[in-house]
Amino acid sequence: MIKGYNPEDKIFLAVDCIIFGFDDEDLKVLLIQRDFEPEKGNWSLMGGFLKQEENLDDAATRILYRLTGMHDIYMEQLYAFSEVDRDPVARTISTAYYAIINIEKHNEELIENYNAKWFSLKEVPDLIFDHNAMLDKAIRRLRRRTSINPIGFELLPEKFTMRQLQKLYEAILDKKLDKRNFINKINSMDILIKLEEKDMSSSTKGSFLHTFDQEKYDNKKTNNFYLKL
Amino acid sequence: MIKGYNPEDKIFLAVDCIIFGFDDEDLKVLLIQRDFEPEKGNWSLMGGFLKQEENLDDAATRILYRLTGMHDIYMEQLYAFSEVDRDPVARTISTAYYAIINIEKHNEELIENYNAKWFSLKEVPDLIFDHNAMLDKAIRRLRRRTSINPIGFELLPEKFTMRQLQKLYEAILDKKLDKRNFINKINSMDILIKLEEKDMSSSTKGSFLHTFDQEKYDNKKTNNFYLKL
DNA sequence: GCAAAAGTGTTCGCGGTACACCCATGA
DNA sequence: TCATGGGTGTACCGCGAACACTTTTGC
Repeated sequence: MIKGYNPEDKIFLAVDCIIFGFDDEDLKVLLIQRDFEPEKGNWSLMGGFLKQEENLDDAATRILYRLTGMHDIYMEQLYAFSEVDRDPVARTISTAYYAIINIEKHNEELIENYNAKWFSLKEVPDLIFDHNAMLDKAIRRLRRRTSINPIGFELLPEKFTMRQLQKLYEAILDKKLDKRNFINKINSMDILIKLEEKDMSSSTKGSFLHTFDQEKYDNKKTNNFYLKL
Repeated sequence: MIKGYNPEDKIFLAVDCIIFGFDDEDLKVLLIQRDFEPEKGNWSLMGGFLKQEENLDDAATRILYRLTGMHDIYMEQLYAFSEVDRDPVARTISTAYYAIINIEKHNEELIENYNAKWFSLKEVPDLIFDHNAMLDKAIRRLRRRTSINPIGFELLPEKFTMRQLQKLYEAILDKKLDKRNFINKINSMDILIKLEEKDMSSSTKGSFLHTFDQEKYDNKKTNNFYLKL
């Protein structure tokens, strides 16, 4: 035995992912229907076990890819859940990650394979184990995070209207925002480019599309700012 | 084998604690000198392995007690560090916790047993493994947290002067604050009780001692506020 | 011509910040 | 009497919040 290293009994190491998406109306979370016992048929976060040769970020990336078919997903470690009896089958510690994706870009086929479904935050069912607690914590973190980093944008398509952006923030923060104040604040962040192009689907008048100034955006993503909404 | 549960090779689970204290001048961190290989004699955070019958919070509490002799320490899970080769001896995932304690209350004897020592944040040596990264993350978290919850007070003795409190916040935030503005903001939080008593040690005139209104304090601790300093 | 969404500026109040002088006391 | 730290109030500015009307165009 190595001095100082006293292995305890087996503890399993899992990673569970809270995957957020946005559909122009609601903030949604992607859940899968568990296809094995215990709790077979019940809703759950997408998860998996940590492999010997990967770190937790790697595992989360792998799990996200398996369900969405997407790479380069914005993702952040949330918290390690470790109650002794959180998983009735075996002692398992799960490190939760939350991810935010552009809902249009995921792979529909994979989602069907996993019996996965998008749920509005207000309609999330009872989940297995402590997954509801994970989700709650993820929502709170996401809210705080969007006030410091412009990560909310990851949820939108490449070109989007100001109204879409506003609805997104309203969905994340779960409150109504004033149209004029919102636009002023976003503009003061100076990371958007207004395009000539209009989106005509939402109204007769049409609404200008915007996109990111990638360079300025990357800057803000590292050098925090404060966006009070 | 249980369906869905594929045990991987052994991965050790550790908890490391970043312990902050304050000595009226500097914010300090408690480090121990490692007494076994590898890295014997080098400085390290206090840590230990997770036991089968406890969760991570329990383990952190136990580890904190072992070094300080203190119960009821303010403590928060920070992050799970999981790089495959972070510990050269064996694959180990360490969940870091940070704790803040009243530096006067810890048990000197225990600290000597562990060859532990308080280091000012500016004089922290190279630590083993990824412990410097853990410390950095803890400092950043502590800074953010003190803007939202009045946890900074945990670092002070029961009775303290406004100047002590100000110096504490200056140490945490690593910047000078204006005396009058600071007092106004703290008073607007409405959680302190000004005592009749004065502390005569710091000046000829003496300076009024304060203490917490425990009830109001507990309130604020749960219902976040924002303290802009 | 009307319905439906887009776009656009101004005013008000509060909170943050900057700033300087007198006080009490022990040495 | 002087040196040291303690205690106190005000004025300005900028940011956040509230708020309403005009424009465009398809039906």
